[in-house]
Amino acid sequence: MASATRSSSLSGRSSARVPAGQGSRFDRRLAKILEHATEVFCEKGYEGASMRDLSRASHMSLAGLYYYFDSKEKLLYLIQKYTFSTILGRLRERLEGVEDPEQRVRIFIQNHLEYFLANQKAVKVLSHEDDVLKNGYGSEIAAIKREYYRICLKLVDELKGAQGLEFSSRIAVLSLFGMMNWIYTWHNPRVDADAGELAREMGDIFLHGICRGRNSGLQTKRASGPKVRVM
Amino acid sequence: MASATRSSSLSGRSSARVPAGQGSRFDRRLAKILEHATEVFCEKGYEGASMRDLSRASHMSLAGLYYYFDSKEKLLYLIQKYTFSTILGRLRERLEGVEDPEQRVRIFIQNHLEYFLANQKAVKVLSHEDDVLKNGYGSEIAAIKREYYRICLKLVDELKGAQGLEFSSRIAVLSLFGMMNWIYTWHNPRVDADAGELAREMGDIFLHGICRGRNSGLQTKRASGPKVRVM
DNA sequence: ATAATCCTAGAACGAACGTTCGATAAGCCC
DNA sequence: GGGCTTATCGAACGTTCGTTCTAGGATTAT
Repeated sequence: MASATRSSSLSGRSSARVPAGQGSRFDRRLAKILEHATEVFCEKGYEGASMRDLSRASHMSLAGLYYYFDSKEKLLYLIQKYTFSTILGRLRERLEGVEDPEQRVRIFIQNHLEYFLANQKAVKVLSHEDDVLKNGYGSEIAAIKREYYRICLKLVDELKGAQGLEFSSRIAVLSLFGMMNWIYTWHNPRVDADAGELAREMGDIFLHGICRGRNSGLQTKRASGPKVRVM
Repeated sequence: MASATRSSSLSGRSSARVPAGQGSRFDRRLAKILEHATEVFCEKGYEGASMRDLSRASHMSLAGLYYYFDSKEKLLYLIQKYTFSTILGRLRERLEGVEDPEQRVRIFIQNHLEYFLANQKAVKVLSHEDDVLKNGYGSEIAAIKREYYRICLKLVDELKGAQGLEFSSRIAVLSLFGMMNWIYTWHNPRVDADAGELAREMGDIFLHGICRGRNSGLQTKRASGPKVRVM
């Protein structure tokens, strides 16, 4: 009967971060369950993970889980919302006071990758279970996502304006997201660089990619030349 | 008892493309089922799609399906293998005879995007259900995937050598894959450009990105400067 | 001490799951 | 026309699914 409508910070209106060390006992317990659930969803996928898997991972009975949330779908919603809100919150903090357009784009990339690598599992659940949430839950997450995209688009547009560049912002931004989000499929902490280094490298590729240099020895726009068969 | 061990071209040794218009009756029928299944997997995900969903989509009874393949997992395997083999085959065809390193990279991008947009659903199943296949099936698909990656890496390395560039090939290639593969999450044929145009734009971003121009007005390597908080 | 509230678990619910069985036509060889 | 093989089906198998019911131990308030 209770079930997550009562919580003050995790499932309630507040979007502040809940570092799993404060809040009521209920909140703390729920946060722990969310952590475990994130891990299981990450490993087996949302549909592939059963409530019994979650109960095992949380060291709690099947029925006990339902005291903290009222459906599997709502659990996914809570995970996604919490994760996304945190990324967005941190980004806003960091952008504050920084004026230089290039710097702002680099901050975006840095913030994104840093969170992605520090919370790889949560982020995989966010990316991979993108469209399983239905109706109300789904559209709320989609709205946050759209807001996040809009911010990135604005940053890129500002850089474009400041440097007088010409390119499709939409494709540029979506390509950037592609680069960054794809990381969850390949990043291996034992082999690959850390977030800072990756942010620099991807930032370089992206920023130089948009700023068309003319001394790079490239034959620009030859892709649809005679040698490439188009089907 | 029969079940897909018998087929000549789809599940057999041949990796040639099967345009669903030739081959035995069995092969043609199976190809049709694969098409329908691809659509359902794309919409509901592998775990989310039930055999009953597939039987409805294929206009065939539940039991009838099992005449053509012997498990849901094998069905996914067939879809992934066929899709991937086709991309790889076309790529090899197109690379033949082309020498210029930049051109070869552009061909790779063009080939990839063209197939992605023409077979968006199949490709989503390929990307999205990446790690659900277990043991034998999984490792076979993984091997094809590795081979594909290896080819791209070689192309980029050749370009790198030809132009005397300095960057991490691994990160560059994986970023490129990210850009391209992410498309399935956002591309809208009514709004976005076609494969040729996208290949040109992404090719430009990627190629200019790895060829560090010095006249782009960028302040390179400032990301880890004083203004960016690293956690 | 007693009442109220919080928290947890065992057992069960009906529904849906992937898969198999046995039967049944239809088409072909001899 | 009898005996294969091919192709399809309805019905059922045993299992697992998400969820709920009920009851009782633990904790807190009075």
